[in-house]
Amino acid sequence: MSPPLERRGWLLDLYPSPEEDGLTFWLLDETGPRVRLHQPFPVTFYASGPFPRLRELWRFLRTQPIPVQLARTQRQDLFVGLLDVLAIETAGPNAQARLFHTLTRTFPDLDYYDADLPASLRYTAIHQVFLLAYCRVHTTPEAQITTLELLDSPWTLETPLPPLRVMTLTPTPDPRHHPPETLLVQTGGHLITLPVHPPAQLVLHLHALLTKHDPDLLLTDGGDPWLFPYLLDHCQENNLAYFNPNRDIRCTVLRRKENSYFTYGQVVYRGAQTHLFGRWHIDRHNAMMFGDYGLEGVFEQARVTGLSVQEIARKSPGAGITAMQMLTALRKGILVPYQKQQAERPISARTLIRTDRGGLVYPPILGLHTDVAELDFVSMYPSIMAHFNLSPETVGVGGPHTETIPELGLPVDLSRPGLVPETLRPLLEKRIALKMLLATLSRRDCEYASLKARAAALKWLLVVCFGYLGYKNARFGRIESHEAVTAYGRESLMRAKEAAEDLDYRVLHMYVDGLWLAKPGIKTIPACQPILDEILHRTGLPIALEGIYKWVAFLPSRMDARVPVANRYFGVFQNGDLKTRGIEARRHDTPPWLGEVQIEILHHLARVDNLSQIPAALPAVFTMLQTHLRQLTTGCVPLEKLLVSQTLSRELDAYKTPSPAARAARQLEAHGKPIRPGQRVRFLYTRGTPGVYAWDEPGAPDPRTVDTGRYKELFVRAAHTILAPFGVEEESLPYGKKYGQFAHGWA
DNA sequence: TACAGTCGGGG
DNA sequence: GTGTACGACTGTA
Repeated sequence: MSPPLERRGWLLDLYPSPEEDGLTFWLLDETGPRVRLHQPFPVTFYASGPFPRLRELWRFLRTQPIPVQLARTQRQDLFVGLLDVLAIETAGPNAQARLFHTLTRTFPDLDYYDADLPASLRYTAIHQVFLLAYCRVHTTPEAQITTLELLDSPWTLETPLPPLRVMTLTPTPDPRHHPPETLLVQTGGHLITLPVHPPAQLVLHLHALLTKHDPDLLLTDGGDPWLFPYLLDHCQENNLAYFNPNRDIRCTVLRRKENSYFTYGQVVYRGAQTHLFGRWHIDRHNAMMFGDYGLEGVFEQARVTGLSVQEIARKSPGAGITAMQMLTALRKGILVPYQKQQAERPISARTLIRTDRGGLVYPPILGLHTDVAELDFVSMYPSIMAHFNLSPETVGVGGPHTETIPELGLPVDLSRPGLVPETLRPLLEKRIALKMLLATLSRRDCEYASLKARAAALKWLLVVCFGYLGYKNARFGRIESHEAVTAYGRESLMRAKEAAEDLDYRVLHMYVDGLWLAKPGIKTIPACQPILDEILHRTGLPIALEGIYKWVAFLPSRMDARVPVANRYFGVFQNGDLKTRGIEARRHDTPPWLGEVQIEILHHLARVDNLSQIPAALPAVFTMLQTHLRQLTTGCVPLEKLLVSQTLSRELDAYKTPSPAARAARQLEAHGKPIRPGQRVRFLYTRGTPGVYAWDEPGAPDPRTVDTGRYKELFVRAAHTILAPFGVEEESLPYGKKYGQFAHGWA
């Protein structure tokens, strides 16, 4: 009997075939089987440069063993228009990659286009079919795809996900801190505990489990840096060829090395990676931003970006939005440059100083306020790019239909849609639609968490897009378009402020895309509608009510109590939700004990209906604080709750003065556990020298060495941050000279 | 007091 | 696929 020639299901994986040069596909057939399919996939890339050099390239390519089809043609460059190029077509993605590698060495002076694109991206651009898409496929009896028809869209809100078989692999103890002893395997309702030693046994067991259960997804904790290196190195050293965790056993596992890199002003550590073929491996520890939006968010990003699941799970959203821009370019027939070559046009130093500013900040009016509404522009910068057609190729370009950018005085070409706005528009629309859908649901609805994760995943793609617009090494970036966005941002915020003042609001604070507006008696959502409508009318940008505060406190600088600091505040919304920014509880290096105390104080103060009830609430706060302090001095606070956790920003030898974190890292290094830049180090403050105790050192610390004096100081400081706006002096806090007293008449 | 090192921000 | 922000704040010398 011949196999069915038509199937329906979800596209799980897509990569260059290891043997014949084409693409391999894995389809999760809706009737159950996971099938491997293939399709020839010729790949074309382009070279441009001086005519004599292109001739030499032509002659060179004729001598190469890799067969190519060559053609002189013209293609559209985003910035310079039509370009004479040499089109080089190869039989498949493998040949293209090898040939391009040779050319970058032999003809490094030429410009290359469409030359380094992931196979999944090329396929999505041409055939619209994306990873995780539901589709119908027709094949030959040899499993070659004849047609692959999309029955899905990345922009629909309802996305039935494939019924994945997941195998979870959890080592204990945590491999980040200790060598694991056992591996907990969860699969198909089974729970199996495997000893990690000896490795030969573990390999044997896992091989059997993979064969029996055939999972689509291996979800690990530490699979990238620990489990797979442990298994694969053992197999390599002992020539155990039978173990292959791929579903496609023609392939060998793809391993990438660890690295530390700089992004968003800080060093990030990324461990080694292990990618599989035909099934996915996702390491929950190593997946970038995984904690923020989870698996659902990763799937959402795979569906819209054209990148594969394993890639997007480990990459930043920046890589995702870049991929989306490349998709747009490919579909519009615009060349995707291999290396960014667009030079920044010189602008005068004066213009630079005037325009090289970011968002507008209006310092807050210090202290406690009631009847305050917070309004935020929705995805402000991406909305601006879409609304004003700001794109690297439209900013600074004249034409029949232009608009002048505020502050910069540059024109924007409005006669054709820009590449970046075109990429962003469906993303913005989908995110807003998801948010509207979310607003109709309660948190307990079963789709709520999933929709929320997907909205967050889209949000991150939008957030990072702005950064890439001005990044000089980005493929589609140009600094003027970046400046145009912030200029429109400031202009829009100023218009919003004027609208608020015209409607008799008092502007308490403005921060880039948010406004805090006070008006006596403003208590309900409908009461805020006129100001929202007016701002939308005056700016053209969507703005939403973040919430109405019961009360909100803007905090002063610690250096000088008269000086307000932007974005350091806390408050409670009418529904009881807290919002905090800049205080200790928000910082990742604050010991959990201190953060929890701050939040507990806030919960006490959040219960009141109006400020006059605060004095009555304070005695309970003082009692609570005293209880916590007693727990500290009697050693009842678990040591984990006192841990400071800081990120190392450099190699240990590069420290001029050894910070507490660096001293803790030294201790770990001395025990053979070096910390790489970008990794976190956790430690306790202890008495005497060196003043810190690095967590994860062998053995347990002596609780008596904990520097309780230091923690007491930090405790009082954290409590005072919250209580100061309510008129409580530091001296009135437990063990202060005026303990229990507090000033009246502050309300 | 100077300066070196770390953090936040978006939800 | 990687913004070497920028300003507040803390700890050390």
